[in-house]
Amino acid sequence: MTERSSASEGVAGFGSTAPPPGLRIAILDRDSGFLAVLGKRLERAGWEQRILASTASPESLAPLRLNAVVVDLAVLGPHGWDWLARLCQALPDLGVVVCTGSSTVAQRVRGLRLGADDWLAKPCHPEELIARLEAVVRRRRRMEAPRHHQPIQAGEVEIRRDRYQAFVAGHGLDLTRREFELIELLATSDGRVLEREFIYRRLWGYSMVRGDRSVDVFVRKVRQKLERASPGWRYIHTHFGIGYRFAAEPADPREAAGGASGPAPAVGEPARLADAGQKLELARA
Amino acid sequence: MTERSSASEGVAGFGSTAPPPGLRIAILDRDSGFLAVLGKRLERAGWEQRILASTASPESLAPLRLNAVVVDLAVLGPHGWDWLARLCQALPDLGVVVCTGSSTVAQRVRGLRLGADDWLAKPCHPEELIARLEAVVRRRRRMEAPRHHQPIQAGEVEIRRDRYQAFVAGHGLDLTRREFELIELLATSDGRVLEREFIYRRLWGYSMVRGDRSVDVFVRKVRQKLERASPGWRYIHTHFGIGYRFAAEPADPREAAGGASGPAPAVGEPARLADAGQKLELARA
DNA sequence: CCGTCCTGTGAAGATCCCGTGACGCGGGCT
DNA sequence: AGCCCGCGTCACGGGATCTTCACAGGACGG
Repeated sequence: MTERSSASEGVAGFGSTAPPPGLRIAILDRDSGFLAVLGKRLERAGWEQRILASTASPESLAPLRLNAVVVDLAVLGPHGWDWLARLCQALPDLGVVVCTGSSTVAQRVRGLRLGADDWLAKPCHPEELIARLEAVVRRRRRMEAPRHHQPIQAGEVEIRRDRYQAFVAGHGLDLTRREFELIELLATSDGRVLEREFIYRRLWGYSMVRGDRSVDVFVRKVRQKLERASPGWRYIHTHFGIGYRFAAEPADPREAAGGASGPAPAVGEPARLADAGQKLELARA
Repeated sequence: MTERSSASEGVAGFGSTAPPPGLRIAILDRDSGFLAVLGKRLERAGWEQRILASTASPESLAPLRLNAVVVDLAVLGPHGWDWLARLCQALPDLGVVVCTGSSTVAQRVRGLRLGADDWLAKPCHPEELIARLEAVVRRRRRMEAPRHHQPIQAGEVEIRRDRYQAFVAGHGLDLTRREFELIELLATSDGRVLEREFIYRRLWGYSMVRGDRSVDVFVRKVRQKLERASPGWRYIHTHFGIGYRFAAEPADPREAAGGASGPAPAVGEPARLADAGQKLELARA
């Protein structure tokens, strides 16, 4: 009942096979032969690909949630440098490989300094381009590798990736796509404090502008739904001036009275994740 | 003797505030001319460099705490591939750039697949190698951010960067952001005396105006919280007219000496602190 | 021993940050 | 086309945090 068919649509066929988490690549080029060969090879590797129009703005790539981009600067003409700079600034986590015709050292250095991760001269062998793309996104994959697709249990809540939904006692929380992505990101971070900027980059895909409160708003929405479904537990903790941390902790109002040196409600299982919120103990004198 | 880093990294718009300190690079090559030119250029950029013998084993690089390595596979002869594979496996966080003579596509692909981050053909322009090194390190840094920085242990206190918090016996100290930044800076400086001006610049990002007592106030706050959570230890020591120094020391030496079985300050010693990665130089105005 | 400078301390005011409710926009579905 | 829903923005208010100030105790130099 709480399932949203529309929400899961965009990510449906993504994690079908466990070992290789398919990567998303976009290519901005004009050479149809190159595109054909590369496309076939990418498909064989199980990567999702997308051909970009030469008019695509760097900012428009954000919603595509790409892992890497291959771009021929020549296609962009004189605006290429500006395009590249804007791309690397707006999407700092994106892998950028420039694959273009002849170039000077100065040009290559300029491109790399602007934020490109690699620069390959055309004509190039598709296999080498693939290998360089892999090298560019390698670290990211390694970091995301430990993400098992198994459900996450914390306190009373169960987060199931396969359903794109969180449950409490079998009852769905009715989380929207972004809300789920947020709670999933927080929950898989194993109790670490995530900075707003980091959260924003992961969920929105591009740099956060100062004053943007989107993360806060979604944290509130998730908190509301968690509170409604699982009162008596606190899950998302605010770290003032930094960001948020996920840890299932029983809400124990008695703590507020203070005095006791050893609070430690110790509710069993959450003890691992929860390190007893620093907010509760240590009342000020 | 001023702060290194200078303006070497033009990587603006980078979320993190702290400018990257000097990088550590090692080079495994035999071409003396190449080494000389590259060395001069690296020095100008403020990077620490080190020439490796061709007999250096991949594992022996670990204690050097390098950011990246430049290697000419030709120097290693037939063992080059194995060497590269072992290096990339042993130090997955190390940036590896192969810079070698003519090569085939298959060789380049093989090298990249083994874990190399980039492959550059010799002869190459030093500037391009530098730019590619920067790109590799930049990419590595990006992914490093959310990593588990290993915690710092000193006396009874444990400083966890992933939580922006310090703990004593599992209990958080409830440090605010600035307080944490201060204790972290002091603790990672491992026993060195840090001038107020230096501390201020690192935490506030700009020069301190004369008469500003902010550093003192925050030192007091951190001391209070440390004292409350870990009485019996002194952590932050004042150096009159200079600044502060962090070192975990038992509060009362006589107590420690008298009670054989008592507190048993079998301290892990601040020795463990030494691994605190980047060196923080003592800078003066 | 004394004057001067430096640091420790407490508190008050200023500042910044976060939680919250409401609103408008745009896309998908009926 | 009209409606519903998810999403991003805005303004407001309450707190948490930071900065500043004044005073007191201690250190240093002569």
